[in-house]
Amino acid sequence: MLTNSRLVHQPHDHDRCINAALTRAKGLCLERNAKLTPTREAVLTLLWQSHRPLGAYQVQEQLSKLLAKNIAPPTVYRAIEFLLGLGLIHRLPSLNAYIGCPFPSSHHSNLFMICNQCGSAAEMTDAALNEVLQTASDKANFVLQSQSVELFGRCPQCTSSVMNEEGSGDV
Amino acid sequence: MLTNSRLVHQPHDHDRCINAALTRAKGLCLERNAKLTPTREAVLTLLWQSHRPLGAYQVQEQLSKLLAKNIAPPTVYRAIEFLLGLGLIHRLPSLNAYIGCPFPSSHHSNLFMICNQCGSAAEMTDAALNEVLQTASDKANFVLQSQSVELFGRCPQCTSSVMNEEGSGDV
DNA sequence: AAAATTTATGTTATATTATAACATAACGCT
DNA sequence: AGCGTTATGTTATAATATAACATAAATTTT
Repeated sequence: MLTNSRLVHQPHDHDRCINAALTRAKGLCLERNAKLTPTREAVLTLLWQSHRPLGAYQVQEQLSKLLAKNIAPPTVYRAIEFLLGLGLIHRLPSLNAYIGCPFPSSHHSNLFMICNQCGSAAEMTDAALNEVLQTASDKANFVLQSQSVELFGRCPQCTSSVMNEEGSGDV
Repeated sequence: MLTNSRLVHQPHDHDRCINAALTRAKGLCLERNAKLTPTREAVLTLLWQSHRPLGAYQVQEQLSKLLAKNIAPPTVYRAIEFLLGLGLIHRLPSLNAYIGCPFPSSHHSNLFMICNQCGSAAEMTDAALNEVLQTASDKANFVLQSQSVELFGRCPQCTSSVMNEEGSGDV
């Protein structure tokens, strides 16, 4: 079982997350003979600014600021497409948002735990989950090719703050 | 384990599906003291026309035809919202589409098997899946509130036709 | 190194999905 | 019948995503 949930749900040196992600990305690109252009690298970095998924237009806004010029949507979506293709980021369909993948190239099928309060999203791979899904598919004679598993609820941090503040509303 | 996968993936008397869905809907509305107005009933029926999810604008188009007058998006989205609220339909986030629920009021957390070729979507509940997801959440101290599980692949029907035609492409 | 080819980005326009805000109509109650 | 509530109509627009074509940058070929 692979997960970044400890990191996501606890204070930590986030620069290390970002640096590690960039290092992995560079390695993977080298390996696959893909080019991590400045635009693509910038988008990846933006998607790693926090453990919260970002919408394409949030990326656009921040990218425009970063590069000090107006970036149009296609540029953002192209970078996203490239990064998705390499497995460096994921799309969270229920949020229309994108987030950096903490273990690309691990050839995993993943699960996200998305906090309804703070918006953080932790990724996890789980062999038991894959088994269950495979079994269910088999039962129905369904040839499983890919999957999207999103869990919604409260992350540990928000759960403890709710205990104190009581009754604070979800996003 | 509750599922409609047999029905979805095999020829069947679909009118029975539609009628059953309407009957269930009426019963549920009675029970909950909710009103299944003509518009709402029409939208539900449209979402039951096949075992394929429909986008809101597909519904709009068909509803406009059905009622022989132009229906604006808000009307459709309101009906959808109402039906979602009662659990009579589901939203498939990765498709931005909606589909009738074969077992509303069963208080289930569901899984969809979506065929990449024909677009059909079968629903299934699976206690083992829920356990695994609960366990994973617990491990991360994540308070699970809801979930979205979408599987993509080939339905049995499309799998057998592929065997014959060979190499036909996915949607 | 110049030409040719491929790959990436820029630019403009538009498609698709969804909601806000306010107006009108239908319903349910007393 | 009058009143409040609920549902629908209407117009406009927000938010997400892609098509189509132009330019530029990098890579390969000659």
